[in-house]
Amino acid sequence: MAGGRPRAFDSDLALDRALEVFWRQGYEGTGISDLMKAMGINNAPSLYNAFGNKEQLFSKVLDRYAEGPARYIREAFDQPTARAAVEALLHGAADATTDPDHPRGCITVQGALACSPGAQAARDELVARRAAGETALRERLRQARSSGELPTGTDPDRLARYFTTIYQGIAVQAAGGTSREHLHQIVETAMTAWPQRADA
Amino acid sequence: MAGGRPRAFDSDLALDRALEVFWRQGYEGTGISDLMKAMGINNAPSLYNAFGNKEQLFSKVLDRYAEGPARYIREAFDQPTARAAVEALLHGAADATTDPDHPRGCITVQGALACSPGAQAARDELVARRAAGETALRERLRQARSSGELPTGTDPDRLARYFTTIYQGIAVQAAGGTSREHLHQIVETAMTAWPQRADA
DNA sequence: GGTGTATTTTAGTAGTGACTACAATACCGG
DNA sequence: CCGGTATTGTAGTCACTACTAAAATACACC
Repeated sequence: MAGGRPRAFDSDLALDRALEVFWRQGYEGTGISDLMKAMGINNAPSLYNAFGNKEQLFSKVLDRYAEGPARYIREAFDQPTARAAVEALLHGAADATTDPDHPRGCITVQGALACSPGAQAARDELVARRAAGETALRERLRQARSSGELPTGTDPDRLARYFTTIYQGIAVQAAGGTSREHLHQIVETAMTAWPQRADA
Repeated sequence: MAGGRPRAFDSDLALDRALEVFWRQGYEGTGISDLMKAMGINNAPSLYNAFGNKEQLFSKVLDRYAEGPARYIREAFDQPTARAAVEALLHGAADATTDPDHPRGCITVQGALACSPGAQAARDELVARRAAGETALRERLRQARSSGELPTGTDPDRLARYFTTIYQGIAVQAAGGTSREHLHQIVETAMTAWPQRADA
C-alpha cells in the first residue's frame, strides 16, 4: 500500500472558507467557482474528490457551522435552569448573528429559505436542522416543567415554538442590519413572556 | 397616432403569476424561463418590453404583493388601538403565511435573505421594505404612547423591533411548515409582552 | 385600403451553472 | 530507483442564465 499525492489544502480550513460563502450568499447564490476561490482550491476535481457534490459540501459545511460559530446553541443547554438556557440561546444568537468576523444572520435560516426545485434538498436539510433545534428546546422545557421550574399549566411545545420564532426573527433582523444592542433588547422583551408563577 | 399590436396577456394577471414563482423560489432561484412559463408569455422580448429586466419585474411584483396578499398589513393599521393593530398584523401574518392558495411564508422575508453579489439590488429592496414596515409600526406605537394607550415609560422603537421580529420569525416558521394554529398560538404568547399599566 | 405603432416571433448572444474524463504529478512503501 | 495510489491540472462537457437584434404580425386611425 502506498500513500498517494498529498492534499494541497487543509480540509477543515477549506470548509470554514466555504461556510463563509454559503453563509453570506446562500446555497443558490453560491457557485462552485466562488467556493473554489474562497477555499483556495483552483481545480474543480479536487473539490469534488474531497467533498462530493455541492449538496454534500453544503451538508458538511452545516456540520462545521454547528461545531464552530453556532456551538453556543448546544452549550446553551448546559445552563442549570431552562430559563438560563433560553437566555443563553437568544443572547448568544444576538451575538453570533452580528459577529463582525462572520456574515450577518444565521446560515440555517438564510441558507435556503426559498429556492428552486433543484435546491430542495438543501432547503429540506435546513428545515430539518431548524426543527431539530426546536425539538431540543421543547425537551429542555418539558424537563423544566417536570422539575417544577415551570408551572404545571405551561405548554412546553408552545413555548418552544415561541422562542424558536424569536430566534429565527433575530436571524432575519440581523441579516437586515439591526444592531447587536437592539437584538439584545429584543431578547429582553421576548423573555417577559416567560411563564410567571401564580403567586405575586 | 395609432395603437399598435395589442398585448396577448393581462399585465396584472401576469404579475400575480410571477409573484407566485418569486414567492416560492426566491429571487435567485427563479429563472426568466420559469417566469415566462408561469406568466403565459412564451417569448422573452414581450416580458422585457412589458416589465423591464428581472430586477424591475421583481420590484413590480413586490408592489403587487403589498396590494394583494399582504394588504392585511396596511389594513391592520386602521384598527382603533395600537394593540388591536399589532394583533391584526400578527394574526394576519399567521393566516397569510399559511394560505393554501399561496406559497408558504412571506416573500419580503424569503425573497432574497442571502444572495450573490449580482442580486444585491433585490436584497436591498427587501431590506428597505422590511424597514418601512417596522417604521410604520414604530410610528403607530409612538402615537399610542402619546394618546395614553401605552404607558409613558414604554419605548416604541424597542417594541416595534420586538413585534417585527415576531412577524419575521413567523414567516420563517411558516416556510418551515409550522401549522396555522401553532402560528396563532405564537402570536398569543408574543402578545403577553405587551406593556402592562402599573396598577393591577 | 394604407400607414404608423406596439406587440410577438424567431433566433440568437456571451456568460455561467454544476460537473467530469484524462493525463500529469507527488508522495508512500519496498 | 520503482510500482502503487491519490491527488492536481487541463480542458472540456451540456444545460441553462439573463438578455437582445431583427423581422413578422396585428391592431387603431385616417
